[in-house]
Amino acid sequence: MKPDTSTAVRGLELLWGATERPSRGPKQGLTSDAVVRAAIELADADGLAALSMRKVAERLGVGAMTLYTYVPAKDELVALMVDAALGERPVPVGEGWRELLASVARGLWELYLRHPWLLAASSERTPIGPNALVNYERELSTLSGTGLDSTAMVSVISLVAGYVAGAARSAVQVIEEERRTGQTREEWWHQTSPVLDRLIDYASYPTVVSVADADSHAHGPAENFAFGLERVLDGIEALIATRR
Amino acid sequence: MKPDTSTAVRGLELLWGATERPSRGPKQGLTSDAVVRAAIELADADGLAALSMRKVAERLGVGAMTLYTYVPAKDELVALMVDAALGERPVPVGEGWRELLASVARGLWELYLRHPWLLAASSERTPIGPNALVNYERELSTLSGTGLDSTAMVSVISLVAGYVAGAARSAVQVIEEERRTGQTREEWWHQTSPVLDRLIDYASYPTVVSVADADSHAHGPAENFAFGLERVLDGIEALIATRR
DNA sequence: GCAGTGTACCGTACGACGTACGAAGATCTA
DNA sequence: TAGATCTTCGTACGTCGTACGGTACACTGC
Repeated sequence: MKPDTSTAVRGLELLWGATERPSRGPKQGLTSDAVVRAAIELADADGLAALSMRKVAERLGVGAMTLYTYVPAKDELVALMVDAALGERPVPVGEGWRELLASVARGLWELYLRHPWLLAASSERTPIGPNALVNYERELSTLSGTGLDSTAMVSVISLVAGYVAGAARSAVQVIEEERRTGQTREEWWHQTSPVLDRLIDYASYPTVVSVADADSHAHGPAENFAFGLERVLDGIEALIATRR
Repeated sequence: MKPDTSTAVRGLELLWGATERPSRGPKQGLTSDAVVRAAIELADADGLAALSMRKVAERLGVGAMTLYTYVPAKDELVALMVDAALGERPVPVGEGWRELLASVARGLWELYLRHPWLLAASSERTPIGPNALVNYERELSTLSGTGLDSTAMVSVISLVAGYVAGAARSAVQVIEEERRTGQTREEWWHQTSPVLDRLIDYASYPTVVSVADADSHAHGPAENFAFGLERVLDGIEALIATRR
């Protein structure tokens, strides 16, 4: 039941760069970084579910079991991938908490769009690595001087991060579905609507129908994200106003 | 590359209750509903990742391949599970859009806590079933009379749903980690902090450390959820105020 | 300089997974 | 009643993560 703790410890040491090259044995032909990079490229191309140790090995031109001399297990590889991707986040820029927090949110949103597999990986509890921690430091620092106490600061950052992940999920689901099926949303609808027309009594859902009829004016993913972010920031602003 | 469309169509027909008992052949020993219920019980107990057709079959006392006479494939089984679980959501109650929307959010939050596997399943694009559609109708209806146009209504519901899912994910991650490792968070920290102390220079993260030192006052998951929901609702309220 | 030790590489094999396929038996229809 | 249809499920296949151990490489300490 309990995972092997030596695997977890070794994973943490890898994350934090605390491993050293062995002094004996054959020279290594790869590095952990190279393994992580290859895995990220594969996940970017095919998603996390399609990532396998055999595929990473093939991409690097080695045998699958070779990878285990660089990372202790697949879970640890994913944790390393997550932290490596988080290293791509820009430093937040702007004047005042609102602009800074918006910058945080946009950086995270863009990261998710670049690496959609992060959303699947983030569903698992991964150990915190150096990039994740420096990001967290930057995020919390956007709220310095707002009058919020520690608990509220943590909760606000959690709210924003949760919101961004949710919005990114919605956006990514559409993209992934199209990739998986090879059909655009319009093609899917064209194929499926006759079936749904047969199955669903649309008269039972008047508000849904009314909204769907207006769907030609719908926001794209980026607009949806921006809309929701403004709402979230408005809500936080109302909170901060009560603390000053 | 393209999934088998007959599987998808059959899945939709199952979702919407449009399948009929065959008139020939042996009497069925099970029903699709029974298969879905068994799968939900297993997912509730062990999570979605641990759900397999073999385990469902074992639970029902049949061979694994028997299940395929009831559901076309595992993906379709998961879609049926999702819609069945969504059938547990209560009708929103309250006076005015804010109370109604808060009720929507709480119902969804409680559902995720009862069936944490929903979060993993919701990451995949599942076809929409009758319970999902009636829920969507109810959600949209909470915003009737607010002056929001269709696009804004859709975006607001998406915001709230995305927020709830994000908050639930955070809460569930802690629970799942404890179940997976058999360790409470305190036990994990007790075991791991010596390793982290060795690896991490905490002085580089002053805001994180300051916040972590105050962590004894931290919110639990339910308080975190309620806090964030108020912020989200405040933000929506600011929006609605501009439309009236 | 060499024996002993530690490590890289990786083939093989195992258990687990989803599900294609087809044999055997049950039940209905014309 | 023969033929068609359907249920059940064993077998097998390809894929997955990784345990295990054999072979070769490279360092350490005597």
